[in-house]
Amino acid sequence: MVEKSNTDVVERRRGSGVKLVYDILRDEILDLKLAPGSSVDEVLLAERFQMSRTPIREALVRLAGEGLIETLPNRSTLVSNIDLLNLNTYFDALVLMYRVTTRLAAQNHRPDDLLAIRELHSQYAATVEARDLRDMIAVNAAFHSAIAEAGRNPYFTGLFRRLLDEGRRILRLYYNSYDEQFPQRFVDEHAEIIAAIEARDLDLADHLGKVHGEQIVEQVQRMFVRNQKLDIKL
Amino acid sequence: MVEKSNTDVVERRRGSGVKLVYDILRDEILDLKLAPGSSVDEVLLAERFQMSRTPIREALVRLAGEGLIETLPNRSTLVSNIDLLNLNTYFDALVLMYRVTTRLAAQNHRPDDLLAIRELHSQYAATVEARDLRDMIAVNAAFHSAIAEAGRNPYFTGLFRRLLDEGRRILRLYYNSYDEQFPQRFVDEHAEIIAAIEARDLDLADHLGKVHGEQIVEQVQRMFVRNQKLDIKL
DNA sequence: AAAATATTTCTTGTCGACAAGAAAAATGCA
DNA sequence: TGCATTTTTCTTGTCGACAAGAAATATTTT
Repeated sequence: MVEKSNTDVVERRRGSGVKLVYDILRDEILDLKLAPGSSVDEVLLAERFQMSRTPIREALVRLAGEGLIETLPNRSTLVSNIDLLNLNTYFDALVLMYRVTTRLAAQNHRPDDLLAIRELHSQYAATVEARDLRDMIAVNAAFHSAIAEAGRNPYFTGLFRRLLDEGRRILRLYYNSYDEQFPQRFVDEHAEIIAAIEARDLDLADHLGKVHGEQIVEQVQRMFVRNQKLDIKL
Repeated sequence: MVEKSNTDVVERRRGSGVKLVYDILRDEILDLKLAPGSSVDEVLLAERFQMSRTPIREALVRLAGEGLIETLPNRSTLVSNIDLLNLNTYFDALVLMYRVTTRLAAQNHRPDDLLAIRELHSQYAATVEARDLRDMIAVNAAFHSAIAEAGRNPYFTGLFRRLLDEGRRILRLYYNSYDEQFPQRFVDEHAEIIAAIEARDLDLADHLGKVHGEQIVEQVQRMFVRNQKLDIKL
């Protein structure tokens, strides 16, 4: 499982425990530190985080609400599996949300938003430079999440966040083979998107969002097929 | 508050309590039986449902996850307010989801789906006939939810469900004055939508979904303005 | 030895009690 | 009386313990 110091926190403020556990488990799930299908034991977590099962349970209920874990009644709770059979529905939703959020960002962004977006853009470039895959994926999600935020539609932002989260798992799953050309291309596309948003060119932003999304989809599909072939060989 | 027999259930199967409380509270919130902003007391609920606070709390955490209630740390939990200032973002999302789900239903539906949709369609017609406002709103949401289901994209279905839920509250809020022409028109539009889905005419389904959505939006906006004026007079 | 049955184990679900934090009420002080 | 301070009250947050359900193991029976 996960080898960690067994005392993540010692002294805590009332009410903060749930958020702590929720945040850590969520990250571990999305980074595949907790494998899909692996079991999540309340008692073990209670020991690890030095608290009773009650706040642990609350964190798990929230994670279940977002579909990151699944509860088998009276038996066990598992990290949700990645649904590879229905990737196409995932891609449909992802591309549409790329379009919509980028378009709305071009329409509704304010000066501060661009600052935050640019900051994450350069962070992303840095992770590409450092060839740090895990951070690259996480920061990329944060970058697009910031764009969605600038679009100021909480309904779209909420769905998009979930999709980006799931994307973190999918990308980690298939990104064993580090592809040289892929990340740098994305840095450039990100720059174009920022420019379109700043220029308040709705249609261009929409279009670039679409292209960017389809780019990623195609990339993942290629990796998917490649891995499929490897699986068959085994 | 709500006057109800204080013993909703007596003998229960382990694990079923949370779902029971969740379902009942959710319905009461969406039907405005629980007013936005009103407080939700864990102890009172525990007494009402004859169980300890633990399962009550779990139900509340889930409701909070869907934004139906809000928790003020260490103080109280309230039924979420309806955000009338940002109705336009709500409408944006709603119309887009009307389009997308109807289009996908035309593309992906199976025979059984049409059965379910038709059943809800006639149920809706019946509620219009009976002039039962509360049921009309709830069944209308169920009808469109079934269409989304037939589209087989859980990401879109999930968001659309939330939007339809929120719509139940908004409609109940403004639908004091029962408007004759409105519901019958919707029955007809529903029939057209079903036909487009069955014919697998994606573009027509998309278009009808859009028109239908905009129809509702316009209606609500009219009611909104009317009520605004009334408010000013008071 | 195989199948049916009983027992144990393991994990979740529920409970009642207590602690902490914040607001409301009461008290003291000018 | 008006304001600051203390006390009380009220609700949520956390805990440890126990019960229930299901799977795994052991036992019995044929």
